[in-house]
Amino acid sequence: MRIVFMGTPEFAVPSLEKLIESSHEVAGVFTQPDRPKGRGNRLTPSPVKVCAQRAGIPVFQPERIRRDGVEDLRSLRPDLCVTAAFGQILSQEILDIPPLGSINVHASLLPRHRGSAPIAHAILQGDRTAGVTTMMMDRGIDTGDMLLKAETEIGETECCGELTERLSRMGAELLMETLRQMEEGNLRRIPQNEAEMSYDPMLTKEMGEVDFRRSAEAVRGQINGLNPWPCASIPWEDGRLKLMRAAPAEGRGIPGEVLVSDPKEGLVLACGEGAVRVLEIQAPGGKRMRTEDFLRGHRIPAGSVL
RNA sequence: CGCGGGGUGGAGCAGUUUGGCAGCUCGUCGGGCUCAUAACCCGGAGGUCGGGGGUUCAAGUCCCUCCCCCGCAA
Repeated sequence: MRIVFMGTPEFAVPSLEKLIESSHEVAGVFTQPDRPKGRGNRLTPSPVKVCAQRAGIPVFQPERIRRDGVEDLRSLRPDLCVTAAFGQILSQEILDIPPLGSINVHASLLPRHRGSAPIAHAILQGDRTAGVTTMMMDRGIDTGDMLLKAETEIGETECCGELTERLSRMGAELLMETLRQMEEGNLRRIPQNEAEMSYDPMLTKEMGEVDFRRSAEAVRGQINGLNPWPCASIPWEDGRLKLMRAAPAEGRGIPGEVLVSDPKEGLVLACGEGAVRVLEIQAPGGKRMRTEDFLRGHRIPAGSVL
């Protein structure tokens, strides 16, 4: 098939790579425009752009594809469009261009976790499993008919970054299987059950503010689910202490109480219900490190309240 | 030239304000204690203080410059 790919971040790269390796023809790639990024505000191409250029595939970066990408897309004459975390909403006009429609690789077990941050929200909400779903795109946001799914367990200390990486590879495999079945003509479309759907908001920095009055389960989800961005954090000495990874722990105390703080025994903090063990931490100006290492150079007295 | 923090034995940090013997919590090596230990006691090794240049009797500390890391903002 002649395919146009649309995607932007790392998550989309494995899917694009699989398409490139496959017998399909990748006629073009749409991705977000280069954005100023990092220190010095350097203009940075998206991971998908880098991948496409390396493969010699034409790249299109309209500010809004609905407005100024339509003719480029039409001229590529795709049989099918494939999207993965593209970051722009497709209009009906665009969806009508490929005769076989548009397939999206979404990083959740739909209909749960629609929206742009499904993986983080799965961890945030304490889900035991996460997954990827391939679906036919329609006018709504992640509302189209589902095609295939793959599921995986969420580790109790797994962070969003790690899960994203795993799901991106699973998504690429699932995409290839979806295309295979599509060509064979035995792909079933499964409508989403609207009663079970959830739509999750984009992540913001405010979500990183830790409230130890919440349950240990919720705090742990917040710490792991918001890593690597925006990260859970608490005020600490002229800055913020980022809590990057957490595990369940025994113990109880007043919310925020330091139950254990020792270079050998680690750091355990009391929550509204239960406690969490903090495994990775980042001080202002410092690198991320194991909490045990952090405690060799910083004093957090046991019994104090954060 | 977007704003700011940082680089000190193997790890994590203090010391820089006010130049004057290289320090802390660990790790590591050797010995001791113990039924035993990530415990405790005794002793030791290990540092071009990110690189280069300058000021000074004397620089981790002050000045210039380069490199690298991190956060914010986008």
